[in-house]
This record gives sequence, structure tokens and C-alpha cells, in this order.
Amino acid sequence: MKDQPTDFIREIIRQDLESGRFDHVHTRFPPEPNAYLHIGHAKAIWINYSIAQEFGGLFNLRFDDTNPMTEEAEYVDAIIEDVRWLGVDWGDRLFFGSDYFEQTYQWAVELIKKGKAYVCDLSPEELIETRGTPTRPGIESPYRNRSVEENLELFERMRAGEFPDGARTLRAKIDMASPNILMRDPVMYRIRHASHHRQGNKWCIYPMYDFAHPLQDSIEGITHSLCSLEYENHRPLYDWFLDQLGIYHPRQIEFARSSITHMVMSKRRFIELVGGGYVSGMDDPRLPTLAGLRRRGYTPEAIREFCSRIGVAGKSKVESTVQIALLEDCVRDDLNKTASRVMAVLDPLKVVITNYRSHDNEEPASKLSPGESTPSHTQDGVEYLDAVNNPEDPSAGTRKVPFSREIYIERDDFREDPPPKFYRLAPGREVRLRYAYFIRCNEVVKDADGNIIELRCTYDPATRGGDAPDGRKVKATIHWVSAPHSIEAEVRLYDHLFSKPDPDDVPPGGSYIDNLNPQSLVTKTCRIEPSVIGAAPGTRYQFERLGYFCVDPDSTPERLVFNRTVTLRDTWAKIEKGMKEGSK
RNA sequence: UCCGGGGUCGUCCAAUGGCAGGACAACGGCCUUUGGAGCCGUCGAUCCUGGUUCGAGUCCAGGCCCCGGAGCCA
Repeated sequence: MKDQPTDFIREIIRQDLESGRFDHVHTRFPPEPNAYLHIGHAKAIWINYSIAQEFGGLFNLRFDDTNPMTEEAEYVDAIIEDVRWLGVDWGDRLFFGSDYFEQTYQWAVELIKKGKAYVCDLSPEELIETRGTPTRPGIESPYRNRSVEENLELFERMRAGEFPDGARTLRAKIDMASPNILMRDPVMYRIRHASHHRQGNKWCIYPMYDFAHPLQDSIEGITHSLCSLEYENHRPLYDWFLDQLGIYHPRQIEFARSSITHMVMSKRRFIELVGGGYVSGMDDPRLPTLAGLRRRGYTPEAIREFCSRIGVAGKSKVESTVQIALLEDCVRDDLNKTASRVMAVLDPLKVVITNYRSHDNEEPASKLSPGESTPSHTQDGVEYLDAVNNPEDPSAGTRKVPFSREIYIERDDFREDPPPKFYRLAPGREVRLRYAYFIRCNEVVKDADGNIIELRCTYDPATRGGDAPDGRKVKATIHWVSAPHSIEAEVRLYDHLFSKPDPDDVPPGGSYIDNLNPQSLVTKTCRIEPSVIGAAPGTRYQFERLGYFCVDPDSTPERLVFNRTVTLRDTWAKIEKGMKEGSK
């Protein structure tokens, strides 16, 4: 294990273990099954899970499904898939808060018997009115002092379905003058005649989060209930229910949420973006949903690494905004070590190698290197060159790449009038074709409008493989594909969904929608070496010098579709940008 | 306005009264058959004002600023 991470939560847990408050560690991730998980959830999952792991403890996956109006089984499946994909193991501890409804009900009855809860007939509007404000205390409900017997009877009748939605609630009897508004006799149960995704029509009263959550944690023997900062104000209530009931009492600790620049991170906005047609769905590769990131080509390792690197806000428990560059660095770092390299040309420019032809009868067999079983130049003017699959990982091996008289190179890799520091191909200049030969550009062919449509070059047969026997150097190595052997594929070039780091940075009256990046998806047809034929969706590659790409599920046997996960660092782009800004 | 939480490099996170450190970004260099990767270096911060202390980012007081809170959501 690397350096033991430390943060205020782990510190508190260490102290709890030392003091004997707890003798083990047991955490949980409690999503409500009402939305797709996003990378913010990944942080919560990872904090809970990694802490359990480090302390040799247990981790539960629990669905907090106490509101039948918003929850659906579809989300349960999607969430399970996402959490599993992240690489988190909950063993056999997959639970549902709704499975505890009977116990929850019994505890509510117990609180009624203790005079700590009462049935209230106030309407939702009246409840709001009597709750007071931050500066003004609330006023007590006229039903606050009903007898235990009456409360018991009413609560039973609520369960029996005798009252319509909203007619009554069960409330905790705490303090209507508390400066913490959550303590002003909060609602514990509400009436909802609705079908529950798991319980069906068994219940028509449902516990509120504040009542249900501490009970769920208690039932499962959770030691440390790690949740996000917005629950800080809820902690006194969490503790109150547990104390009144006198049951096993986990400790709630809050951590800061993180957002990421150039992204939005809420269910509501995901729905707006999908509904407005700005993205294709909840798994659009531009969305920070786990499903979207997965489709984009992100690895679970990269996301876990990101969660570790952003850490847990310690004493500075303030919501942080992490730069997207950090996320991108994490995925590059992982993919660099694992992704197979392949050559693809996004914006093809044809190059004819005028002195390359069938070497049939021209090339004596004696020129073949020892052990080589086939001629390096075949009758149809094709030869197969060795290319390394991953320079970071020798065990990834090599492959053969076809080379011929007509190839494509990247249009960006040629300049008729090269600026300073541009090392690639230009008239009269020599570059290396990766794993192939040195070529020199002799002629630029243009169409009637003056557009460059073809380059005519010569190659140096002595440089086969990429080294010149005479020791001469070239300043650039460019990628290429053989024109007749390469295949066509669709590439979806993704960029940040929002142009500004903060999507909410808009003039008064504006909307984050205004900050949508019109270039967040650019679709192109590229040419790619034939080794990728048959690649399964989800397969990740590095397109040399361009970036990391992942096969999309939209692919068909006839036509592959690739998503660009992230570009490579592009030093030349930076230089070019610097020159442009310098000349302004 | 009341309650709760909080302000450390551009960003995220450390420093548990004792040399303010790391990562990402930026910048410069080395290296390179990916202008990739790697390696080396540079830049760069304790919100303000007092106080306690041999010594304060850390403790105390006052101020300023930011976040959360008035769902029968979670």
C-alpha cells in the first residue's frame, strides 16, 4: 500500500478506535434510486469504501428508498451496475431501506408511547406558516398535546389507509423555538397512497429521510455514517432519534462535495440537457454521469485515482471546484500505461510516394534480413512493418502495419509555409513516418481553388523501420495509414460541455445553457489502420499523437465508432497558441 | 437578520504550537522513432487587525467575506 492517506475523517475514526467508542469500522453508500450516479457520487462511494477497506472493515450498498413518488427499479439496476463498475465490492450486503419499514414503524410507535411523537392534522401550508423563520420561532401545533392513546390510534389508522395524502403527519415532539429549524417538530411520516418500486402497495405511509436514515444505519451496525456537508444541520436530529430510542448509535461525519469545472453536476440539469436535446442521453459521453464517463472511455481506475487525489476536505469543509484538468490527467495517466497504440488519421491528406512501387524483380532476395520468410516488398507494392503496441508495456507486443505507395497523413502535419518551430512536413523537408521510412516532400498538388489535395514525396528505402544508416536526423515523426488498406471509421471528438469553467457564469437573466460549448461534439470520418477491425465496444486505444479513443456501442460490424476520451498533451498546439497571442 | 459550517499557491489537498509541503495547471530545460511518456527546474499562498507565546496557518478577541438551513425531497 502507498502512503496511508490521512484526513480529518480517518483521524476521527482512528480516535474512535483508540478510545473504544467503536471496535471496528463499517460504512455504507446510501443512494436514492431516483437518478443516475455521477462522479460526485463516486467521491462519496470511494470515501466510504476506501475507508472501510483501509480499516479492515465492511461496506454496505443500501438503497435509501423511502419516497415512492420519485424512485424506480430502473435506477436500482443502473446504480448497481455503476457501483460495481467502479470496482467496489459490497459482498452480500446489498440492502434496501424499505425492507426496514416494519421496524421503522415500530420505532415510531415507541416514540409515540414515550410522548416524543404526535399525529398532526395541520395542512402542508399551515405547517410552513407555523414553522417560523430563521429569526422567528415557530408556534406549536394545536395537535401537539394529543394523548398517547389518540396518537397511537390515529397513527394506526394512517397506516391502515383511512386518510388521504397530506391529511396528517407524524411529527417528532422536539422544540418549536429551536434555532435549528430542522428541530422544530420535524415530520417523521407522511401519507402517500402510491406504489413503491419494491414494497408495492403494502404501505401508504412513508418515513422521511431524517427519521429513516439513522434507523437504517443503526440496524445495519454502521459505525461511521459518512455523508455530504448539507447534512451537517441534520446531525442533531440524527442523534436525537437514536438517543430517544436508545438504540445502537452510529456516528455521522460530513465531508465536502466537489464539483468540476466546465461541468454541471445535478440530476435536474442532466434532465434538462437530455430533454432539450443538448446531449443524447444520461450516458452521453459529455456528461459526468458514471454511465457517460464509462462510454467516453474513462476507466474505473482513473476515477478512483481522481477521487483519491481530490481528497477529503478536512478542516476547510467548503464545497470545492476541482479543475477538469486533474480528471483528464488521471485518465491519461492510466490509459498511457494500458491502452494499445494504433495509427489513425483524422483529417486525411493524400501522399503519393513516387519512387515506391512494386519491387518485384528489382529487389534481390539477398536483401532480406536473415530469418525473414517473406519478401519485405510484395508484388502489389505492399509491405508489413513492425509497430510497437505500447512503448510503456513491452509485454503488449508488436503488430504488423501495411505500408504502400499511397498513404494518408494528417493535414495538420503539413505546412506549405511552415512557421518557426514547426518541425513537420513542408516542401523540401524530410520527416519520419512512424515505424516506416523517411520521406521528403517534392511537390504540392492543388485543385482549381488552390486547396492542397495531394503531396508527392520520395522515400529513402535505406531508412526502413525509421533509422537512417548514415545517422542523419529528422526533427519530426508523423503518423500515417496506408490509403488502400486503412478502413473508414466514425470518430466523435468530445470537448468540454461548457465553454466557461463555471457554467453559471452568465449575465443577469442568463442561463447555464448559454454557456454550452457548441464544439463539445465534432463528428468526423477518419482513416485507421486495419488492426482495429472487429474491436468490441469499450475497447480503448491510443491513436498515436492524437489522444485516447474508445469503441462506442453504436459501432456496427461494418463501421466502427470511436469516442475521444481525451486528447494527448499537445505541446505544439501550446506553442502555436502562444505565437498567436504574442502577435496580437 | 437568526443558527450551523468555513476562509492556506491559479485549482485541489497537507502541515495535529516548531523550516508552510505535495498534486494538477503555468513557465523553462533535458530526453525522445508519439511535439506522447519520462526526467530536472522555476513561479506561486496562510482574508484583515489586534492579543497570548521563545515561537501562531494552528490558540484567543474583533472585523470582513463565502457556503448551508424555513419540502409532507434525499
